This record gives sequence, C-alpha cells and structure tokens, in this order.
Amino acid sequence: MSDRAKASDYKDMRSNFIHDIIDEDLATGKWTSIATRFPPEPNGYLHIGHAKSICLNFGTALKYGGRCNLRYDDTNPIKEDMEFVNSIEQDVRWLGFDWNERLWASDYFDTMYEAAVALIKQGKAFVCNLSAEEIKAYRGTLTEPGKESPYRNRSIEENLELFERMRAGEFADGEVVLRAKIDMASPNINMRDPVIYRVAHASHHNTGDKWCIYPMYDFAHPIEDAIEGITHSICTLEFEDHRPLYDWVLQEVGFWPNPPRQIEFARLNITNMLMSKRYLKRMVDEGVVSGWDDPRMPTIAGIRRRGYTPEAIRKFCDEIGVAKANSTVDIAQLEAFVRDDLQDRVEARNVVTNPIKVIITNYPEGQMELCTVENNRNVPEFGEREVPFGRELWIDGDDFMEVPEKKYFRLFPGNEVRLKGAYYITCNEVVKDEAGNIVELHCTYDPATRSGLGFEGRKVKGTIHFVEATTAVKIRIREYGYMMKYNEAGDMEFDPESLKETWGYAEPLIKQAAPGERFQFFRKGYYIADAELTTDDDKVFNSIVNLKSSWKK
RNA sequence: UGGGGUAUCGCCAAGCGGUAAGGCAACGGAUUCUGAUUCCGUCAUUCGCAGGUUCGAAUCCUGCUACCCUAGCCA
Repeated sequence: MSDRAKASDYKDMRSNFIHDIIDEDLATGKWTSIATRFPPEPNGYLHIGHAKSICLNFGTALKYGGRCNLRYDDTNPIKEDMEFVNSIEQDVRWLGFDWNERLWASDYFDTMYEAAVALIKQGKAFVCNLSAEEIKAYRGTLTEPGKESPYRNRSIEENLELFERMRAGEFADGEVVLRAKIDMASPNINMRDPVIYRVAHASHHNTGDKWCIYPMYDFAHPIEDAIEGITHSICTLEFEDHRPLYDWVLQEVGFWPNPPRQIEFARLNITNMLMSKRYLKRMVDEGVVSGWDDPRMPTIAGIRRRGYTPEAIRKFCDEIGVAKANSTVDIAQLEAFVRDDLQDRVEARNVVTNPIKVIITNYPEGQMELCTVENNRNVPEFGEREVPFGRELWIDGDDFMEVPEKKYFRLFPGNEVRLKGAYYITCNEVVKDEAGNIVELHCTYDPATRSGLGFEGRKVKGTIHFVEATTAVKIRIREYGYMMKYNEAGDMEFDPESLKETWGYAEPLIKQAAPGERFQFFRKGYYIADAELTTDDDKVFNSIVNLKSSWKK
C-alpha cells in the first residue's frame, strides 16, 4: 500500500452491508454513481474513531468510482472553532485521502431558510414561544405521549411573519424557536415537533453576523446531503432514531426528487482508548496531556506523533469491518497492523535500557574496532552499518539474569552468548557494590568467533545486542501507554502510568536521527524520534509498539 | 414502562436454506547472529436461549433473554 489511498486498494476491499445496499442501488438503477461525505463538526481534533468513518466514506467512494466530500457541519457557531479546521484537513490528507470538494454546511443557510419557509407555507412548521423547559415538559417521556404546544396552530401568515422577525433579530436567544409540526404522540421522540431553528446571536466564522438563527442538525443535515447530491449518507448508530426525521425533512421540503439515504454503522471502540471528544478536550484543557497531539491521545494527530503509519491505520480500518453490532476492538489488533507495516520500512538501531556495564577482560584497553550489522534483515537494500566494539560495553538489563530461570538463554554467569555482529562472550564474574547491586559484568570474548569469520566450533543459544560504552549516546525514551486503563469495576479511567520515561544508551549513529524518523530498537520494539524534542545532546524517542517475546520475565 | 437497534471462537468479523471464511490473540513445531520476521500446524459438530417449519436452518417462523441507543433550543 502506498502513502495515498488508491482506488485499487478499495476495488477489492471486503464488502460490508453498506456496500450491499450500494450494489443493489446500482443494480436497480436507483443511482448510476454514488456520493458520500465525511461531515465533521469543527469542535475538536479527529480521533481514530473518525478514521474508521473516513476510511469507510472515502474508501467507498474510491471503490465505486464515486465522490466523497469533506463537509464541515458548522451549524452551531457557539461550539465551533476554526482552530480545528486545519487539523481536520491535515489529518484526512495524512490518512491518504483527497476530498472531491471541501464544503461548509453554513454555505447552505439560504437554502435551509427557504426550506423552512416552504415548510411553514405548507403548515408543516410553526414558531413556538415555549421556553426550553416548557418544551421539555410538553415533550412527554419515553412512555407517555407529549402535549401539543399552544402555539402549534398559529396561522401560516403569523408563522411566516414571526419566522421573518426571528431572522431579523427581534427575539433574544431562547425566546422562540421554529418547530416542525409532526406528531406529539409519536413513539419516536424525535418526531414530537422537533425544533429545527433556534435563535443564537452569535457571530459565525463563515457567515459573520448575517444570521442570528441557525438550523438544528436534524433539519440541516439531510438538506446538506441533498444539496451535494450525496447518495448514501453514512453515520453512526445513535442516529438511527433520527432517520425518520431525516426522511421527513427531505420528503416535506420536497426540493429533491431523489433524496439521499441515511445508513448507520457501529462506531469504533478500542480497548484502553477513550473516544469521547468531551473527555479528550478536558484532558487538553486541564493540561493532563501536552495537547491534542500528545502521543497518548487517540487523536489522529496523537497516533501520528506516536509513529503509526496511515497505511497501517487504513488496513486496520478495512480489517475490523463495518457492522451494526456494538463492539470493542482489542488494541492488539491495531498494533499488529502497525508492527506489520513498520517491519519492512524501518532500520534497526542498537539501544539498551536498564543498562548493565560489561567489561571484556581479555580485550586490550584503548582498542576499538567496527563491526558490521544489517540495517534490516528483511530488507537487504537497506544495507549495513558499522557499530563500534571495545573493552567496555553496555548491554540491556533484560539480557542478563544472575540466576537464570529455566529456558532463559541470554547472558548469565558461566553462559556464552553471541554479541550481535561481534563476538561470543562468556560471563565469568558479577561485580557488585556493598549494597549488592550489580556494578558490572566481567566477561571474556573469543576472537575466533568474530561475526563474518564463519566460526562453526560451537553454537550458542542466545544473541544479544550491545552498545560500546565510550561512544554511546544517552537517550531518553518515553514509553507511551494508551492513557486509559480499566479499573476493578471494568470502567475506563485515566492511567497515570501511561507515560513512563526511561534512559538508555544507543549506538553513535542515533545522533543522525531525523525528527519523526522511525527505528526498530533491537528487541525493544519500534520507536520514533520525537519530532519536537530531538536535539543532538538529548535524543528523545517515543516507543510505539513492543515486539512480542515468548520469554517473559 | 414506549420506540429503535444488536446478539456467530477470548476480541473483531464473513455468512443471506445446503451442511461455520478471514484477521487479532493463544498454543505447538521448523528455520533464524533480533526469543523479531518468515514458515508450517492446532484453535466453533456449533451460531444468545427454547420451541417449530424443512430431506436439510446461523440463515425461515414463534416465544423468551441480554445488551446498546433514545426524553439538547449539541452533532
């Protein structure tokens, strides 16, 4: 898969129930081509849940050779902020998709106004003076029908005049609303004379102060879709109950002979990832995270900084499928795609954490040599590099056990292992301080076993990596968790342990790491050089995915 | 207590009357100078439950049960 999503990626994409609907619409001739849209409200950053919707909408358009628009659902000026527009566009592009058109729902305010007037003229909408509390009380409950508003039977002329005065700014916020006249006894609460226009004396980023009345989602959305010629309006499950209203608006406004069809699917949930914009916003506002792009955040910007690739995310979204059953995908599924994608596109570097000093007692003091290692064993084209080897080395804390457990075949007293790209070494002595902490390991090496010499004398079971001590670069590693964890009650809560910071040593070549560059750290997973914090003296790496290991401490 | 949805392996998910795909996870085993990768192999006589129709049902019918959504002048 390339950086950009291509039609060929989606032509053979596994079909889902939405594609079945489209296939039928195409077969029956209801539509000759299709159009979808991705309609975010610019009130926050996009997260991985949106990625599923983006892949579905843009991917479906690609699959069928149709169109997909990016449309901002900006019908509520008091909640929206243009700060988010740039991030949304950047994120959609980064994921590899290009929109057919970029549009604003607010550009259709004139049409929506006309549609409302048309409704009033048919006696299908009325201006209501009930307060918000009264409307709520009149609405009834889930089991009891509502009561009709006393303003429900105003004359068409009066409604027309009142609505015009609403637009003219003669009413204060909340004083009056325009309601659709449907059925206060409907078992579907959305059909109990829903509010379709409210008064809000707020300046809109796009329309400025032209309007002081704004359409509600239920009224605006179907019109937006119809204006753009959207054929299949894909949204999440919670809008299922709104579909009758969606259809009602299109039917009663009557401007569009072949209206779009709303189809709902289950939104994405991932273990340990909380996908609530409200909660994420709180994290940002309270400074719990560094921002919307903090690598612990489930935002597209966050996982991008974490090192995930768009290709991996797209494959993930394709693989998890689209259905109507609520579900929670295991984070391991996402990580598997990231690992798989990074496997063949990233170079390896030697890095040790919880370092243990190793002295090669039979290696001459002051001497140094270079050993050749592959940059990526799976990709020969990545070539080789040279790493220094000398008398003093650092090895990874995980690669030594003073008292080995059974089946441990890395370094322990008396055992011989291969140093990746270098020699066999044998641990002879464990040097400790008074407190009993390991200070260093005294080992001997066998010159005959140098890598590349074809030594066949004896085999060792373990190969470990190392960093030469005098040339080592100290690095900082942030082992990002997923911000959330499950408590005893099974609910997700903030995980204060989600940001662990550790120090380690890396081979000198790490100094050349470019911001954002990804590496595989031997036996330590995949890491990305922090895009902002990397300096020559203080390399910061964010860990992204750990490798699997069948040996567990 | 109304209405709308959904129930297939630990987690996703195909299946649409003809005898349970695939991915993740897990577990064996082979190769490996990364216990990675790769590679083979195992992993639902059973599809929320109970009946019924049928030669034949995860798929049709009936009745239950569980869970999700829904009473914003948010989207």
